[in-house]
Amino acid sequence: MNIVALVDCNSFYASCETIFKPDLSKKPIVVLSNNDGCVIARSSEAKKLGIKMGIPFFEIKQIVKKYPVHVFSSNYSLYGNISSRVMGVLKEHCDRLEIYSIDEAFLILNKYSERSFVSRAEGIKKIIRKWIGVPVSIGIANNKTLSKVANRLAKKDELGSQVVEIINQKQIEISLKVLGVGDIWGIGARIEKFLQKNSIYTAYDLYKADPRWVRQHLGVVGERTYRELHGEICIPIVERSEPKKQCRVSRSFENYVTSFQDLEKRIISYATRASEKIRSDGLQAKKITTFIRSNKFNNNNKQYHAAQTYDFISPSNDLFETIKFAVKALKSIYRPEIKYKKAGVLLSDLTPEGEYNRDLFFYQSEESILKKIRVNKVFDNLNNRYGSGTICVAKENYEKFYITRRQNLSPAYTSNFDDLPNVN
DNA sequence: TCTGGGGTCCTAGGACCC
DNA sequence: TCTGGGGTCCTAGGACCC
Repeated sequence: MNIVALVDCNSFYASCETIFKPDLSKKPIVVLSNNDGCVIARSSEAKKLGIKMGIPFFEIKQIVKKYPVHVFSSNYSLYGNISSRVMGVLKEHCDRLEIYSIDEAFLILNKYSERSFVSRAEGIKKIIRKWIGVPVSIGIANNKTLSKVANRLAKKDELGSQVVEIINQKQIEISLKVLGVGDIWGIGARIEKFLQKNSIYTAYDLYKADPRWVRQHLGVVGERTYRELHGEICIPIVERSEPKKQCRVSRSFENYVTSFQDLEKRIISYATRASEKIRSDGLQAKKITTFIRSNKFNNNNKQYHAAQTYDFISPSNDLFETIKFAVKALKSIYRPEIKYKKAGVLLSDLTPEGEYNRDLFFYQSEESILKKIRVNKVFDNLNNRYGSGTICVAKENYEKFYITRRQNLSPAYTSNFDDLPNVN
């Protein structure tokens, strides 16, 4: 039997912000999404002030004014950097590791050890705290879903060790009784509502439900969750992540956009970023989609949401071809009377670079293909070396359209020499 | 006045084939 | 007047996750 430990960093983004500003620890901190729109991370002190996850920032401005809440724009290069340090430590302390998200990983622990799982987990926790400065919670169980349950309880144990093990049936049942059904991994808001309508409120209620009823109403996905609650292993640990299948770059705008030219600049910008991303992953796309939409929160304006997908002639990650198709798609869905609030470019059906059939009717000489590849390389090298946006397509205007509002950005402590913290 | 971004998987239904 | 049965593949939309 497997033992799965789920390690989850507490309030990850907020914790990252305090590493280089230790005077902020134990203070209420929030981190905002792009455009400084929503709250996407809160320190536990901020949670206690009643600041909810995902809430629009403007709705908590009063609280921020009243209490000394420290506000940060999201600093993804910092968080990514801290994350890889954490994962590096975890890798040294388990048999197998699945990096599940920027702040979470599933560990398979070797069963044969003199120390208990709990004491090993406590050791891991201490090291991460000391070496990197991030607090973590650890849940230990027989499968992923139950390790998520254990982790949930560990998170609540703020004054204790924040390591929780649920292995035997009694521990499992007690744990499920104190969690709401919506707290279960895989049960989202929609299904939670449906279950509550059917008198299933706690995780334990679902655990006790009729398996046929679960299969019938929640489908195979729900059935897997149900079985995992009962200790079966249905969701495997995936060590080496599969290559990505799609890559999306999209942004909400700070103001309404109506003109085609303005929209086009943004689409070129997103297409550029998306093609850069798949080139750096060694992938190419078969399809490209451009989408645009009005403000879904404002019903006073006319609602409009449209997308257009094209197939590349042959799979591509070429900058100029990507831009060409993205703009072509934009032209086909653009309507001048709409106030747009968000747009994006999606590259999908990704395959490893170089894997394709030549198109019978679209002949390109070897020479011209190689030339395109060289141009893309130069483009990427310049931007990698001197910073994103150093070179861009003339129509794009990088500064203005890719960067969104980030008024409270912390320094790039770990990725820019000029921002290195000083020690006095 | 102000509401993120980027992924995955599953299913139902349509198009098409023999 | 009466019009089959059984597949596959693709896509859009819905649900979920962090």
